[in-house]
Amino acid sequence: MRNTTDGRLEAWRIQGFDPANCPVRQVLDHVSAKWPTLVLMELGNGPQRFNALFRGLPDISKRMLAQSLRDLERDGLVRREVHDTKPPGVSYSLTPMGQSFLARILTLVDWADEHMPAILVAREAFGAEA
Amino acid sequence: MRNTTDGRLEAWRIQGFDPANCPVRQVLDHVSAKWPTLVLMELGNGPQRFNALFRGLPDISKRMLAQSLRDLERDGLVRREVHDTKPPGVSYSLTPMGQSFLARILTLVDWADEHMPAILVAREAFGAEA
DNA sequence: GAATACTAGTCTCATTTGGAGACCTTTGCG
DNA sequence: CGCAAAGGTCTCCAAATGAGACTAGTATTC
Repeated sequence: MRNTTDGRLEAWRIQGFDPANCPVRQVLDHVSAKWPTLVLMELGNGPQRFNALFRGLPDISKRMLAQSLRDLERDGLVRREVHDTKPPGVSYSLTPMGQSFLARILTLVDWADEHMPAILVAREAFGAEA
Repeated sequence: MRNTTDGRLEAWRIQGFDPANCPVRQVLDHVSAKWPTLVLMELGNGPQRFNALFRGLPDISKRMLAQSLRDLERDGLVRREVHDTKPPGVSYSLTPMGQSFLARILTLVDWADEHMPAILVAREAFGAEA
């Protein structure tokens, strides 16, 4: 029985591969950093300005919002535009690549949604035996 | 033009919804915790014992490995079996739900793999303008 | 028979990361 | 004049993490 990963980690390792420097991990860090994911989802609602995003994400700190946005911009998932209107405004939007990435994330969200009941059951069971 | 999220965050918010306590976020935290993802991938290679996993993940600490495994077990993604063989061994394996979750994660990995070149270009560009 | 090492973890301590909120500069409005 | 809002940055403290020492029981080695 062939497994789901096809020994991917191992394959990488064989190719002489530094896990601490793995580019794929770096990309996945956008997912594994908690906020970037939610920022992308917010931006999925359309372009928004900094403070709008800030208000939209109820429990993020400005610091992390700024950092997440810069990281995402750096990797070409988000575009930052400065409009020099009267109070200079900055708007953020998804690039096509960002949209594509967001789509994948949403499949994960869907999975979580679907399986939530089963997970709650598992937690009950786990708590019970403790 | 309908966007990709369909205002999901907003919809949740409307339903009277505490983001800090969101069950879906809790599930996604398995992804957004960096190690659980890699642990799942390793387990994708088949059931393994604690120390095997530890050796397989080059840069994890025992502490985080133990914690990740417990979290995943708690949510029913991983099964822990104690064999009371001579040196009592513990083996970890994916549950069906774990496999299903891993499959989604792998689509993310594939995405990262595919888009890596574009991302590197974006980084160059970003670095250049700074 | 004693020493070594493997098993699966836990515990402690130092470093890193993140959250909360003050603060900055410029422009607009009352 | 004085406050508000724009987009952030900076500082300080709490929380999460990494490295690695340490545990107990058994098997193997010498």
